[in-house]
Amino acid sequence: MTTNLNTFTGEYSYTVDNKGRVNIPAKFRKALSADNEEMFVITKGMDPCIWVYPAIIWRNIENNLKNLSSLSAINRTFVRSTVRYASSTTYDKQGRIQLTSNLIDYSHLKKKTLIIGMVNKIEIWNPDKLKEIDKKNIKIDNNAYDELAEKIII
Amino acid sequence: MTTNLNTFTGEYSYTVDNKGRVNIPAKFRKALSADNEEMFVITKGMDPCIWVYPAIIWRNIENNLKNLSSLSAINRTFVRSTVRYASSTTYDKQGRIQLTSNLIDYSHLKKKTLIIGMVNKIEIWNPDKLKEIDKKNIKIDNNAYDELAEKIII
DNA sequence: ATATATTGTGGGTAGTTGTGGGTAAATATC
DNA sequence: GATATTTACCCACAACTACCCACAATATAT
Repeated sequence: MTTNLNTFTGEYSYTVDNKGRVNIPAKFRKALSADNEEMFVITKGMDPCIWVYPAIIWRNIENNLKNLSSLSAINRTFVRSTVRYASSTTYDKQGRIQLTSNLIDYSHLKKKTLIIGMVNKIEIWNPDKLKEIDKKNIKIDNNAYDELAEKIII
Repeated sequence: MTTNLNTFTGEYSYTVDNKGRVNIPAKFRKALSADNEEMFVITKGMDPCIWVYPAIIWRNIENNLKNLSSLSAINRTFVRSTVRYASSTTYDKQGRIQLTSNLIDYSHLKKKTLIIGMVNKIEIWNPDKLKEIDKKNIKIDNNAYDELAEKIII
């Protein structure tokens, strides 16, 4: 069975242990292509969660950032905020990655976590925080949603 | 005569066993094109049921989602809500797929299930739940049907 | 009508996976 | 330079899952 490489879907519940380690779901590890050499890049998400990229996908993002001219203040801010909290980590023999306290604080992680496949990246959430956000998003602009749904037939 | 590949019609009754496995009707397995490698993707339906896609159909959805920039909050919400409950599974030697407890809860599946071909995907229902929904839908707005009639010739 | 193949349902077992903690090396602090 | 703190790597074990086999019921072929 060949799953789509570097593509992640589904939702999994795990715990952050007292050392700040969290498991990468076995399915996600299997979906990771070999040229990543078991390495992820973790960084701040745009929502209050942690984003986890396969290393080679992240490299691609870096290359795109290189092409943004530093003449523009917005570009500089964007590059800075994107790269600033990024760090790469390989998962250990048990399949866990080590989070940084910076990111744990930012995403309000306690013991329980929800790990969500977001196609080309992974999100790590505090389940309660996600519920909050979900509630807000129910009131999201329906027109915008419908527009998207028309582009992508599910 | 060969049936239309990756196209499913008809209604079948099966049971979910105590491990959460359910049979894919033999006819559906035969309709699945070889490049799926016996793999389906299961996810939350928009009704209280489980949607089952042939893997390659789902992969197409994934590829479309990959092109949505995460800079937009709406995009992030849309991607998350679409893939969050999706997971891929191959059917076992006996032709069964393993459901997740998440999806079993969501669709209120007990022992009995109704499996319905929905052309390009498959639905798994709790028969009682479907009856409820059907009752409500009898009162469907006839105008809505008329609108459809303009799009589809049956 | 009988034999054969296919299909649906149940359960056992070995291997995998998730979680905790221990120890030694590396780094930081005093 | 000695001590404290963090980090990296290792092992242990319970819980879960994938895979295998069994068998009854149904469908198909002879």
